[in-house]
Amino acid sequence: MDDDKVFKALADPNRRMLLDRLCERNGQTLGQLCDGIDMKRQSVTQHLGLLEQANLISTVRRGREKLHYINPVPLYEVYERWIRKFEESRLSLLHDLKQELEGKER
Amino acid sequence: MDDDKVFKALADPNRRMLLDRLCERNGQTLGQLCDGIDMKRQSVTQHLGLLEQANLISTVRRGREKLHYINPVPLYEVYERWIRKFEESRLSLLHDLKQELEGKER
DNA sequence: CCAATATGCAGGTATCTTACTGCATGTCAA
DNA sequence: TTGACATGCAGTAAGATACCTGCATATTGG
Repeated sequence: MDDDKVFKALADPNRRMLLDRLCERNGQTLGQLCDGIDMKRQSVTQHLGLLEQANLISTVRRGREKLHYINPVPLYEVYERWIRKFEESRLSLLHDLKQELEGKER
Repeated sequence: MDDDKVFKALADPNRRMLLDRLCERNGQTLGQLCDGIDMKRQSVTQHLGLLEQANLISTVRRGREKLHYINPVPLYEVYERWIRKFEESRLSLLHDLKQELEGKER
């Protein structure tokens, strides 16, 4: 997995919105994803392209349509690599901070 | 929490590296964080500033030094809001995709 | 106090990002 | 086949980002 592409893909609110909409209803076409959005189709295409490069979505051609599906695997890997790591050390980190501050007072 | 700031802060590899180093040893000064990095101190300051705005780190002044501590809370909120959501629907998403493809064949 | 150290702030520039317009290609249905 | 529809691709301008240099400020130890 390319960490960087995943994080960069998630860094844009429009792209997160697209993921949200796909989570509501999976397998939407480009046209459907453009509905009710204040953005040109071509821009949406660009965003979807970045999401696909980050492997956050997969696409399937069906005739002249292109269906978009979420792929949650990279998100899980981000969780494993980043979130869980810091989560586990939460208590000890706060403990460090407390010690440091107390050390200063003495 | 400001979703956007957190994601944007995590979108840069240098900032993720800084978080990593703080995870190794919490409470480092700016100078320590600059050690062994091919980047000017002022650039590191900028990155740390973004991380602090995203509430991913907290700082404490101690005399002329500034100590940096990780704050894992926003990461956990990102997990709650983003990762878990997609993780839960993983199986059903693949199921949708399968059905869609089968539907096409008929 | 003074020199060394640690950090802050201003600004400049090259690059990346985002959204756009315009046109091209491919597919369906009558 | 042809017109309508769905998407692809190229080029561009405005804005954001990342890194730098140069100088200013604040703290410590002797």
